[in-house]
Amino acid sequence: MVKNLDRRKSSILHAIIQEHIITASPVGSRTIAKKYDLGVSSATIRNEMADLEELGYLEQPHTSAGRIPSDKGYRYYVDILMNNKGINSDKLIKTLSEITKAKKGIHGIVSGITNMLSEFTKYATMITEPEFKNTKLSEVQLIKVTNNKLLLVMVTDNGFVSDKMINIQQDLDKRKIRYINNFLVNKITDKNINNLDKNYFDEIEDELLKKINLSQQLFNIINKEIKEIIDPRDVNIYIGGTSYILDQPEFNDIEYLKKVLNILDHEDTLKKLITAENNKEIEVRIGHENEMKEMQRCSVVIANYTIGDKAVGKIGVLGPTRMEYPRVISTVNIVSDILSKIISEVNK
Amino acid sequence: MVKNLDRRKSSILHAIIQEHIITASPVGSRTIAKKYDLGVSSATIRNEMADLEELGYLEQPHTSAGRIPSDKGYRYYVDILMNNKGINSDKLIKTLSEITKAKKGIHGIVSGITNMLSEFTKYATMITEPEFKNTKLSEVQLIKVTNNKLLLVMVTDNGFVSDKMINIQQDLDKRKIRYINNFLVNKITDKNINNLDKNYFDEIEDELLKKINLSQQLFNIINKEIKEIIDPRDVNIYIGGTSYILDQPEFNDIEYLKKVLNILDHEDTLKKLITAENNKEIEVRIGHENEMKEMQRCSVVIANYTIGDKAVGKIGVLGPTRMEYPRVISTVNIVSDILSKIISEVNK
DNA sequence: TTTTAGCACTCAACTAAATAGAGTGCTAAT
DNA sequence: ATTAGCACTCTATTTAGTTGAGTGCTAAAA
Repeated sequence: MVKNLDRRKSSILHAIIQEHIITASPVGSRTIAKKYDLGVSSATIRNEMADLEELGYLEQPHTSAGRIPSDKGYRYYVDILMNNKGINSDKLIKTLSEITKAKKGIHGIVSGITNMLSEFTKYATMITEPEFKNTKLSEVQLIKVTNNKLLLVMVTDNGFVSDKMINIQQDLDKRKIRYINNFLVNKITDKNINNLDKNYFDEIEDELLKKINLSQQLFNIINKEIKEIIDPRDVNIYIGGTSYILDQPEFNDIEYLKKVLNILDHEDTLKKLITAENNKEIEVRIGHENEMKEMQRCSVVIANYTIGDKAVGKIGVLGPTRMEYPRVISTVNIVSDILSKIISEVNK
Repeated sequence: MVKNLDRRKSSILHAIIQEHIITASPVGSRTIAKKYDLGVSSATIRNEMADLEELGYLEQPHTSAGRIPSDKGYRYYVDILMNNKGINSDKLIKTLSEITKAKKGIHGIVSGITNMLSEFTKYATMITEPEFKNTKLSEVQLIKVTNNKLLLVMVTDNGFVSDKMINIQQDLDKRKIRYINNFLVNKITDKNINNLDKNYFDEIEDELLKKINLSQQLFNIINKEIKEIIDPRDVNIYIGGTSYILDQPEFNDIEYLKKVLNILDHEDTLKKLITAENNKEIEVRIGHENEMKEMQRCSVVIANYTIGDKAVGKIGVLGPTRMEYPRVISTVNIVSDILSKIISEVNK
């Protein structure tokens, strides 16, 4: 799809992008000639820059300014040019393990890592709470809270807990509750959650309704709540480092800044922002590649983190299109790896 | 402490503050004379304004500008001048009850109300998750997760759930766990949480250690986790409406905006910001009354919400000192009342 | 054919000066 | 005690002028 540029054009584009990422200003031919030892004069570079502009890799804010990379230019940089040699990960790994030790429970871990990621990248970051695909339920407990409330607690084999309060109309005595509880334990623990699909629930339902005098309505509620835990519609999302956005000169425009912050303020738009394919390890969305038009001057780096082979959550970093891609991408890679390990192994 | 101003000075100060809250600009004598029917000429108002400045209620950005209220001026306004007739609360109450119905669990309710409060006030808002003072534990369940992990689930009589994963070195069989569980149920449920103090735990400890062969270390861990649930060191805090901050012209200064957002970005500073006395129903902190110097161009309205007579959480609204105090205060009052009811009565 | 030196041209950004206008403070009359 | 009137102050806005980074083109050199 993307036609490769010849060697010299590549070098020049590379130099311009690197320079622009540092200075945040349009880059001129003389700067490149002086700072980057390409063995050609500024005039030659000038001609090449005109070509690169015509090909769509560069843009010119106005006639007498230097060039800035276009989204296409950044895309070429990310796909082909940049050297992805990564960062020194020692400190990152150390900090991560400290967080894991200090925090208990999924909330603390995920929000701690979100903040840490933003401190390392100096951009705004977001991480969704994991869904528990590819785990097994190791415990199910139905606790009577009051006459019309049951608490359903489910523990996954990787050590996380989910609970739901269930409103019931029908009063159930403790014995019956214990019976249902045991029934559920038999049916749904120690099985991969992915296999607990609709068909399986239908089977359970039939059996349970036959065996005890449990109203259809009650079963539906319990059923629904279990499914909700296993496959939540509404996943929490954590965000950190919002104020780093203001360090970037492209957000000095208050009106624009407001649009961006407004998106970060609302869970629904935020989730839409870091929607990504589950099967890709890492996804970089540059400028107009973002669906939301308010985000089209931003880039987002999104990674999945996993349990086994299933993506269970997303890690995202948001910055201007002039983002330090190599640093961000390798940081996100490391964090998603480690987070995958943490949530997979909490219990092992 | 605050000496009362005479009637005319009061009216003029009142008019200036109201005008300034609307326009966000320095207010001149002629504007007041024209817009507010005080029955005196601009020259008289001018003289009074000079007096009010000398008394510290007004400030002049520069010689040829109008006046703006000082923190002292706002304080006088909040304590004495403003009419606290409140807002039309119908819509607010309706929205609140919708949130309560739609959301289950404390996270959803508190974060939903935080967002709603910011939408109503158009300022940034924050609400802490409730601590469970003045409730009783209605259920305690110790669930074996693995050989070295127990899950402790506690349900309060107002229907909220807290859980902690406990790492244990000693392997416990199910019977022993059930024994400890029953023991705990007997000892700590159905008692007001406030009475479960250190002495009481010492008693329990003695008894439990005597009766079963439970290592001191294990008891300490369980003990600690129970205390942590009852009196958490680390309370979650929710924040909403950050982007509304940008609507206020006083935050057009990017450097200042960054300082403020930075405070909102970090849980520790955020909590410090809405620290307030537990016994006051509502607290308004104007400008320099805020401890953090980055906040001294802001005002914060803080209310406690309660279970019974105990403050269990805080509601805060953050805006510029030029905040619409009457509207914010009455909104916060209503929300804290309702939130108190919601968390007290979830289960009744 | 490719590269480069040289130069006229462009245009945003900055600077300085001029102008407008909102508002004050004081004085003298009411 | 109040107010009309006016000189004075100071910011904000406008306008004109200047600077300088950077381009694109041309013609010579490699």
